[in-house]
Amino acid sequence: MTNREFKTSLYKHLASVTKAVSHASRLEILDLLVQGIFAVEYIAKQTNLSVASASQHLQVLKNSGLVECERHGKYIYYKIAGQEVRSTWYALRKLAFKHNDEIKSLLEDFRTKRNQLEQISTDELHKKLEKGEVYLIDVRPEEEFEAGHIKNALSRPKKMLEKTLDELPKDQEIVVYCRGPLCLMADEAVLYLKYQGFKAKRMENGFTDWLAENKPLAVG
Amino acid sequence: MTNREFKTSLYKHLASVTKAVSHASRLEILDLLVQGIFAVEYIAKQTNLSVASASQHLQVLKNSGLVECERHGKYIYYKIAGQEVRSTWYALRKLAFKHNDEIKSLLEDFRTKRNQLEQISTDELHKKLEKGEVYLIDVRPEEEFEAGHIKNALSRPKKMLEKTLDELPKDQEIVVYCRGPLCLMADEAVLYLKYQGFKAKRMENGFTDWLAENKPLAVG
DNA sequence: CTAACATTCAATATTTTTATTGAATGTTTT
DNA sequence: AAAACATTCAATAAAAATATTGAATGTTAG
Repeated sequence: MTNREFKTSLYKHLASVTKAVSHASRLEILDLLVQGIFAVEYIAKQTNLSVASASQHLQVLKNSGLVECERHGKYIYYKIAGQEVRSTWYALRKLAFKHNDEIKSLLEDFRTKRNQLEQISTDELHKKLEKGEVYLIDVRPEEEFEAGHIKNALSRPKKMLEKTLDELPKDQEIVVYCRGPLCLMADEAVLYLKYQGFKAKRMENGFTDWLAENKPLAVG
Repeated sequence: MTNREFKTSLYKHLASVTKAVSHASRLEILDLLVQGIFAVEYIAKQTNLSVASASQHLQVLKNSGLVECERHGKYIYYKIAGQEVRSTWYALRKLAFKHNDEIKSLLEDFRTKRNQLEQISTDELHKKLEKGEVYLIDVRPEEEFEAGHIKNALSRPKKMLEKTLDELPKDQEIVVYCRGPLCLMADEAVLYLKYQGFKAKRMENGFTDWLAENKPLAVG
């Protein structure tokens, strides 16, 4: 094998990995799988895809080595192949947010809206949680809460939150979190809670960052 | 704009960034640009592409925000848009090396060959260089040496090295380096030098890592 | 000003990817 | 064993990306 052949072959295989993440739907799937381990049907629903279509995209991700799957009963659960997938996805996202003009302008009014909401950093939240000073709400879908959540958080997906409003403390500080920087669920919940007269903030970065920082978790 | 529209639009733009690196030739270009700033013709030559083809690929990279260009006289020089591009490329490479089976097996016999060559770490080399104990050779093409090289290195591209063999010290330790983990130039040079009776080693990782570690450089 | 040169643009045939549909596979439940 | 269900497979039409060619643009040198 000549040097040129070696190179061509190597870059071709590398491209099979990058090709796997070169489609909007597959990026969205990956951004979900960074949150936990999920079955095909759930992934399809969350990403607005047909099951067949989600399955095909998942095959592509699997063949490139980015995700793995395991069967439990009739369900097949997919997950990222390792921490490197998460860190690469973060690096990529950071890069795109910084250097791609369309993304920058798309995020702009999204950010200005969000900046009007009070935020609390993961570190500060961590301290307050240890002192029991905070009422912490996870607004992600129940399945994602079950796959893993911040220790001491309460699961209150949108609809459930609205139904159980009277259980919330009127005078204590309420902190809400969702998936991460691309997720809008916490913003909506905070706006809603403030409108209803609660003292609500959002956690600065979502669950993804809590995961990345190895802070205390709970499952199930 | 609904949440779904926002998401769809965002992931689509993110995919335009990942699409940009989803082609073998563009990855090879990027791997080169991580080394320095080069004109189109040079990039085309190094990557075995026609100038028109290289130019088109460069446009794709530019439009996604990954690279930038500037004109100097009749030449147009391309470079990566920022450090994030380098770190993302490293993360991606590391990921692929770890999780993609085809790449792993492709690298295997490449590695066993390389492992038979003595190596010196960047840190150790750095120390020895400060004490002047080492004769350091850069085997990359002259253009790349000029765009930036390790301080105190001598430029000896393959052909030049062969012509100036008698200038090399027979008893001093010679260290050779090239671009990085995907580059074969240093391996070849070390094999050649050892065959000619010199005490030669290769630097463990190439120039890319030296760059990433912010060790002493020189230009021109 | 003209010739030479580096790069990009434009057009298009070819190749690759994608979406969609319904059938096939494998598992659990009854 | 049959029904119900989750997922994958297979086929193919539609859409997107790519390679190739030669012309166009912009710059320098004579």
